Amino acid sequence: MSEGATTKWQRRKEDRPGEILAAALDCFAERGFAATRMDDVAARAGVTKGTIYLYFKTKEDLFKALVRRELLPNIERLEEMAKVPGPVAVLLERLLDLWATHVVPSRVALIPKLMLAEAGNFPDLAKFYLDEVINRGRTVLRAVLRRGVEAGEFRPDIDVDHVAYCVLAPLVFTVLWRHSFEPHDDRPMDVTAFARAHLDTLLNGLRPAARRK
Amino acid sequence: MSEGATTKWQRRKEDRPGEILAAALDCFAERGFAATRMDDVAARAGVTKGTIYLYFKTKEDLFKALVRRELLPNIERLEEMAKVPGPVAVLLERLLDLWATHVVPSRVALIPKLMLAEAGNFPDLAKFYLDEVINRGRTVLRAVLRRGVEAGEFRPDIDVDHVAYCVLAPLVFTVLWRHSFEPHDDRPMDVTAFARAHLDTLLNGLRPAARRK
Amino acid sequence: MSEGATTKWQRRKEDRPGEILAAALDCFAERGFAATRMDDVAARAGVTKGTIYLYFKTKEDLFKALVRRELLPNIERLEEMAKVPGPVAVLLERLLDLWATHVVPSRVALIPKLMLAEAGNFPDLAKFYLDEVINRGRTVLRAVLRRGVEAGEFRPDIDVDHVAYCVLAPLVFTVLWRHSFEPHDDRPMDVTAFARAHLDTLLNGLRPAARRK
Amino acid sequence: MSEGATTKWQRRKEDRPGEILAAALDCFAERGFAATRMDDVAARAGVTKGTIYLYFKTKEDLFKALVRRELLPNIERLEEMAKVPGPVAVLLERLLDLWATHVVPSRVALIPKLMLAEAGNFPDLAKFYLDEVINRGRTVLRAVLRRGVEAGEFRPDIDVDHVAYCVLAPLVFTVLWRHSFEPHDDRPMDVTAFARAHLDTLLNGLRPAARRK
DNA sequence: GATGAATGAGATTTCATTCAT
DNA sequence: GATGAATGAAATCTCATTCAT
Repeated sequence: MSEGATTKWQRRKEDRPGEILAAALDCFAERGFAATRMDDVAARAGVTKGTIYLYFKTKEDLFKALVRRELLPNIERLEEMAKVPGPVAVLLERLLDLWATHVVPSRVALIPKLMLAEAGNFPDLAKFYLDEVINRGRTVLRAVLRRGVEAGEFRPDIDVDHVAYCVLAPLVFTVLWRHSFEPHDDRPMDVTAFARAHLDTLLNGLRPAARRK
Repeated sequence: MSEGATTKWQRRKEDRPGEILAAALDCFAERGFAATRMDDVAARAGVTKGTIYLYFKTKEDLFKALVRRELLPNIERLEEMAKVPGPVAVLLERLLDLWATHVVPSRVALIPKLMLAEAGNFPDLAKFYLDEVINRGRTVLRAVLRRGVEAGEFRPDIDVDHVAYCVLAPLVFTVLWRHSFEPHDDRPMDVTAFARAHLDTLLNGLRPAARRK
Repeated sequence: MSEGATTKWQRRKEDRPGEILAAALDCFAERGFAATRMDDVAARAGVTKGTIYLYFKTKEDLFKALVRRELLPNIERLEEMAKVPGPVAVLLERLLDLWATHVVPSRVALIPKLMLAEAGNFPDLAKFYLDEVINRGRTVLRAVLRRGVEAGEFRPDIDVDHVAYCVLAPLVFTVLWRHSFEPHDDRPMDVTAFARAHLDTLLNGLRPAARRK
Repeated sequence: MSEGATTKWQRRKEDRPGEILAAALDCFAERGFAATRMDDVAARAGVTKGTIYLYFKTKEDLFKALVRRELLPNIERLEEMAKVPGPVAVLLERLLDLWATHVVPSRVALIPKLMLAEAGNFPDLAKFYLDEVINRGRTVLRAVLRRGVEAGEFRPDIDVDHVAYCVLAPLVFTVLWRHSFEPHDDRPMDVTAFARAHLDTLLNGLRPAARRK
C-alpha cells in the first residue's frame, strides 16, 4: 500500500512488537479482551496470526505486555509534575490541561476502560495497576491537596483522602466516556471545557471563603 | 427418590428467570460478557445450562434482558426526586445519600461497568442506555443545576452542561471502583464519607461567595 | 446404520468412554499418538470431537486413561498363572498358548508398540508401565525359571535374569511384528507355530542334557 | 563482519547433511516423527530451520533419507558374515558379539524403534525396510540354520522359519529396550551377558542331545 | 419444566515451509 | 550457503446451542 512495498513479505523485527501492541490495544479497547480474536489483532497490525506468536507467547501475554508497556512510561510524569513548587491551583490547572491535551487523545487513554473490565480476569495485572498507577496517583494527589491546605490555599477542614477521588473521578470519567458512549452520542464532549468547569468548581469548592472569586 | 415428601418446599418456579438474570449479572460484571460461559451462569443460578434456554433465546438475549430489567425500574426515580421542590442543596444531598445507601450496594451498581465494557459490542444496547439512562440523567441534572442558579443558590456563571458531569463522575467512579479495584485494595472505600466530601466540595464550589460556609 | 437408530443423537453415557478408548487405541496404534487427530478418534468412535472432551480433559489424558485401562486388568493374570504348581515346562507351555490364542489377537497387544514409541514423550506413563507391567512380569518369569532350576527341570548354570528376557523377547516381537510389518508382508506369521518353535528351542535349551528329547 | 579472518576454521560444509541426519535420527528416536519439530532437529544439528530445507525437501524426505542412509551400509554385512565357512555355532557367536559391541551402541540401533512406530504412516518405507532389511536378514538366518542342520550341528526336526525369529527377537528386543524403558529402569541391561545367555540357550536348544554340554 | 449428553462452529495455538536478506 | 521473520494450514480445545429423555 504505502511506500512502494510490493512484496507480501516484510521483515521488520524492530517494529513488529510495537505495531502488534498498538493494534491489540485498539482491538481490546473496542471489543474487550475475550471478544477480540487474534485474527482481529493480526489484521489490524497488518500481519498474520502466526506472527503475533513470534513475539508473544499467548493472548494473555500480549494483554499484559500491552498494559505494562503503555503505562510504565506514564507513571512517573505525574510525580514529576507534583514536585514543581508554586501555588497548588496552578499545579492543578497544569495537570488538567495536560490531561485534556495530551492524555485523553493518546493511546494510554484506552487503558483504564480495559483495566476496569478485566480486573476480575487478571488479578495480578489488577494488583500491578493498583500498585503502580492508582496508588502512586492517589499519593501524589493527597500530597498536593495537603500542600494546598498547609499553604492556606485550601480550607483546613477538607477530607483530603476522599477529595483526592473527587479530583480524579472526572478525569477517569472523560476517558471512559470517550471510548464507550461518546461515539453514540450526538454532541461530542468538549474535554477542554469540561476540564475548565471541573477546575473552577473544584478550586472554589476547596478555597476558604475569603479567597473565592 | 424422596418424591413422597410433601412438606418439601417447592422451588418457586415463577422466579427462575429472575434467578438466572441475577446470576448472569454477577458473572458478567465479574468477568465480562464474552468471558462468561453459560455454564458459569447456570451454576451460579443453581440450574443447568439447558434451563437458561427455556427463558432466553441466546446469550446476547440474556444480556440485553438483563440490562433492561435492571435499569428500567431505576430510571424514573431520579426524575421523581428532581420534581420535589425545595433548595437544590438539599436535593443533591438526598441524591447522594440515596446513592450511597441504596444504589451502590445494590445490583444495579454492576450495570455501568458492564455497559462501559460492552458498549462497543452492543451498539443498540449502548444507544438504549444512552437514551434511557444517561440522557435522562443528564437532563435532570442540568435542570436541577439551572434551578439552583435561578434560585440564587449557585453562581450564575457556571457551565451547567459540564458541571453536570462533575456531579455525576464521582458517583460513577464509586461503583466502578467497588467492582474492579477495591477487592484488591487494602483499605475499602468509605462510600458515605466520599459522598459527603463530594457534596461539600461541590456545593461550596457552586455557591456564590456570599453563601459559602 | 444398525439397529434402527435413525436419529443423529445418541445418549449413551455408560458406553461412551469405552467406545472412545477403543477407538483411540486403534488410532494410536496405527499412526502413533502425535499423528493421530482427535477427529480421527472421534470418527472411529462414531461421535464428534466435542464429545471426547466430555470424558477426557486432553489428548494426553485420553492416552493415559487408555494405557492404564487396557493394562490393569491384564497385569494380574500372569501372576495368578505362575502360582499354579506343577512342572515349569507345562506352565510355560500354557503361557505361550495363552499368549498366542488370547493376548496376540486382543486389543492389549497394541499397547507395547504404543508404549515403546511414546516412552520418551510420557515419562510418567513409562515409569508406570515399567513398574506395573514389566517389572511384575520380569519378577514372575525369574521366579518360574528359578523354580525350574530347583526342581531339576532346568540346568543349574543358567543366567536366570537374562534368560527371562529370552523368554519374553519373542512374545513381544510377535505383537510388534503383527501391528507393524506383517500387514506389508506376503506370508502372515503363524503365531501358534512360532510359539511352538519358541517353546521347543527354549525348553531344550534349558534342560539338563539328560532330560532332553 | 569478520570475513577477513582466514585462519578461522571453515565449518566443513560437506558434512551438513550428515550432521542434520544424525540430529534427526536422535530426535525421531526420542520423540517420534510427528512429535519432532524441525526446530528440534535444527537446534540439535546446530543450524537453523531454513538450512535443513537446503538439503531436504520436506520433513518426510528427511525421514526417508535418514532411514535409507543408516541402513544401506549395514545391510550387506550380515550377508557377508554368513558366507564365511565354519561351524554355525561359531558364526552365531560372532554375530551376537558384533551385535553387542558394534550395533547396539551405534546409531543404527535407533532405527528399528522408529520403523516400528512409523510403519503405519510410511507404507513405502515400511516396504523398503521389509524388503531390504528384514527379508534379507530372514533369508540369511534361515540359510545359516539350515546349514547347521545339514552339518549335523542342529537337530533335523527344527522349524527353521520360526526359529529364525527366535534368534532375531532378542536382538531386536535389546535395542528397543535400550531406547525406551532402560533410561527409566534402575539397573541397566548388560548387553554382553544377555547375548551370552541367548547364545547359550539357543545353541543348546538347537543341538541334538548328543552334542549338548 | 428441567436436564445434560451431544453437537459443531470457531477460537487459540503450533509448526512445516517459504523467501527476502 | 545460511538465516530467521513471516506465513497459513491444520491441530487442539472451548462453548453456545440443541434436543432426546
